[in-house]
Amino acid sequence: MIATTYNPQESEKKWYQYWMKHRLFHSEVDHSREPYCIVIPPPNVTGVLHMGHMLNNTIQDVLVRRARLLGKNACWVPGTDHASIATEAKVVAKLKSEGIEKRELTREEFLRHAWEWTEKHGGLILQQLKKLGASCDWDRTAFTMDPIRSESVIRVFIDLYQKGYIYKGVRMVNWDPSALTAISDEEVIYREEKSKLYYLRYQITGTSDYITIATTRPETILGDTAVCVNPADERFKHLAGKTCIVPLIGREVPIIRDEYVDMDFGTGALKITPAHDINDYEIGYRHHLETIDIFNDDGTLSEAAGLFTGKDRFDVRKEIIPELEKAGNLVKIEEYDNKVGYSERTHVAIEPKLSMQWFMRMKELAAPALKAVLEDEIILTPSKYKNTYRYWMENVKDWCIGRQLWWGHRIPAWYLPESNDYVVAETAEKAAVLVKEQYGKEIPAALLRQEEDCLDTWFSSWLWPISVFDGINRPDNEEIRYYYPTNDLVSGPDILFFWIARMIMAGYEYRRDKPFRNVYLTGIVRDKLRRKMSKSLGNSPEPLELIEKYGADGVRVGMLLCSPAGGDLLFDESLPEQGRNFTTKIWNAFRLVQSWQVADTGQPEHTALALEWFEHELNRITETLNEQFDQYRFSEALMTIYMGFRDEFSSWLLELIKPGFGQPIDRISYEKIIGLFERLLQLLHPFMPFITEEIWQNLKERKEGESIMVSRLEKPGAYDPELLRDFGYVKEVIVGIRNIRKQHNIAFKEPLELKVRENGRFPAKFGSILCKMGNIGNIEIVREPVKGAWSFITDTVEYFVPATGLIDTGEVREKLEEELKYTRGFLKSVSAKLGNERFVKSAPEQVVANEKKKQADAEAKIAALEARLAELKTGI
RNA sequence: GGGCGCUUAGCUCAGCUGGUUCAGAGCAUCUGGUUUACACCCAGAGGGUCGGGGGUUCGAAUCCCUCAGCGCCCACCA
Repeated sequence: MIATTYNPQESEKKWYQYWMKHRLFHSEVDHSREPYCIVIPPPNVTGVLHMGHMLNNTIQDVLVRRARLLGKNACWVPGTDHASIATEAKVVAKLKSEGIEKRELTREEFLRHAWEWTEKHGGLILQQLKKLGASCDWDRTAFTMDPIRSESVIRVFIDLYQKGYIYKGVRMVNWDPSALTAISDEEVIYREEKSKLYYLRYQITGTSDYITIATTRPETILGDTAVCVNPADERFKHLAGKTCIVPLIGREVPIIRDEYVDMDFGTGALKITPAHDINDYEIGYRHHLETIDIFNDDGTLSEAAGLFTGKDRFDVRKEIIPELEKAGNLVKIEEYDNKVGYSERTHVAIEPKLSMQWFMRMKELAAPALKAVLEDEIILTPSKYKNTYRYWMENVKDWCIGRQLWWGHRIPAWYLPESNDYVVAETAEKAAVLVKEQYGKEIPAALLRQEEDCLDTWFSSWLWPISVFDGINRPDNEEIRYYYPTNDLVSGPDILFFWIARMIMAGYEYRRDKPFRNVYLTGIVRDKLRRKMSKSLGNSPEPLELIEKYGADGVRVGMLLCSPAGGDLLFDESLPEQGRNFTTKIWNAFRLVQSWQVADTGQPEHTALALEWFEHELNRITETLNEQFDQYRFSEALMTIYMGFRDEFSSWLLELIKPGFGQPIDRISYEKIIGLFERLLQLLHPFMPFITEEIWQNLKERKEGESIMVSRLEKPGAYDPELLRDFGYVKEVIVGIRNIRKQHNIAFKEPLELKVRENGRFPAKFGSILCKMGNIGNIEIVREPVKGAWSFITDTVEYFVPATGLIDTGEVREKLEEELKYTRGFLKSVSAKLGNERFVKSAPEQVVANEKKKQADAEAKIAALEARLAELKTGI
């Protein structure tokens, strides 16, 4: 006996194993079939699944499974990212908890710990994806730091260096004082904050005069090397060429003039700290100012600060104020909102810092990548991102690719002993050869020092669509030629610049072609209050617990039900619950069909008709679904099949053909219904892989190794709109009958007589359907109104049910009058339109013809209604 | 400060290049219901002056302007 409710846990385990056993996710080059490929946005190797991943990967799986059903050679490549800074931070923290400081370790020792950590926690997220039903080709699992990907990264670095794109230079960079590394501009997140604006006065040298400046960072005065005013500012004309004294440390600094200074802000005077602010740095550069770096790498004050050495920058900010006040330099403090940059990874405030870093020139690489998107060679969905992308690409800045980290790809640059001269090469040996060529020096490989810095994580992920097929190291291999360019990329918009834009650049640089045709950018998963889901807020459900509770199919449906194209997804548990309910619904439909006895009896008329109707209906549904998929409207596509299954298939078709009590169903209908059910399951499968497989396997005899996953989804046939419309009309009549039953408390069990006052609009063809669904014993066509009957009108056709109780003509009349009023209004507006010469003249012919038809219809309807009302008045 | 987008039923959203009285769907709500698949269900119902104002047009949820509110991205104003 089949269980009353579907058991997702058991089914999911069973079928996932089955798919794996028969290698149904696996794809190989096969020129007889069209490839369909998605590369996964590689999650952090030590990460755990969160709701964002759930959404993202559900969408990818839907796409891949659909492509598979359409007969394409579908390949979804999974993998993980080493996540340089994030993983290193985790390892450092873990070591710290064991009493080990990173700086006590050698690079090799630290990397051993990091690999250990990676092997222990790594790939867990991929296991979690399996629970979701992800049909990745696991044989292809890649890692950004495995040998192939590492080799690719080094090769690309060297290549770009040789092409002149990569250079080393001293620049103001974003320094993360917690991770102790530079980070790229994209990794800085600015947040609006309530802070304070401190007004400080600097004594003019040799006078008792002062110049007052305003700053949000009073601790940086220790690094001041000038005060700057606008040259046009009359207020400071008299100070030209003078110097002033930096409070507390007593340094004498010049008062300089630069157009940069905004006369209207603060006091119009700006203190200049070239080492700790990008603008100050530029001003300092123009005016040849001294640069005093008052911070250590970890954000504490350095020897150079002169005061507070060793104390944290934020402590100093607090402590310096009383000092300044005591010294008489504090003028006032104002409340002030400003933006502070934070490290995306470690969440500490970024310190602008001058340092020697590796950069990559982006302008040339960006050009073809920009063009591809502007010319729709690559389509971004939603398209609003096209603008964002364009703006970023047109203003792209050089990429700081070096990181002062150990966990990552070590930059293959080799320094000559005791020198800043270097060469770039894969190995020390090759480097030694280059050293000889370039510097004319014979230096043993062992004496060359490799660069300590490693590369930004994104420097490996930007190659992902190529490197997963080893297309960097072996550009001519069959796989890259077959699978590249990939088809769809599904990702969050937060990494549009980090990753997507750069992949496009790498694609054109290394394959002369786009990495993917379509980019679908998902929304962000939020809670009902629109707050981003996060651990710290505690508002994020545990994905695996959701799967446990509602089943993977239920959760997948829940994720997609409310994710409008690219919009944010407001998640709450009622969604997977709705998904779970839907699985139960499907399950029960299966149970019903399964319970039928089959016999070689004749096919009842209404059954044949119903099946014919549904076939057309299903074709219509399929067509709609295809259109929605083409536009990446997953929510709507799911809704289409959801309603198709629940309303049309379950509530109408199954109810219609359901054999009576203890009766068998005829074989022809049964087989037909099984076929239709199968088609529905195929359409549902991308969304709900497990339950559809479970039922598909049990619907018919299947051979070992067969699967709905690789069954062929046939192209839908045409449908007859007239047939669908007529059937829709019949449904309305049935609703009318149901209403009569409800109003008069007549149980469905009691058969009714129906009389139709035919006026040429009644689709008599469907009489048997009416009888079945309305439990109508007999339909009689009449010409005159029926006395002593309840009645209703559906599109001018009047229906009568002989009354078994009181007839409330008042109510009937009320309804008729209401309809009459509405129709008259309708006619009025239509006639007004047609009476308007300008309308008739300027509207398209089609529209006018349409209006005329509406007018005629309305007139006919009004006549019918009026006639009927007149009859009622005379008591008929 | 610049750019982009949004505002339609209690909630989340569809409504494409103006044209059925066009105002829609799902969820939620309400009312019925032990019909032999399903209460994780079935059958019905109510609910919106399409953010405000102005304009273009024969005709505007749809196009234009403006105001208000919200969101996102970018930007070095201390």
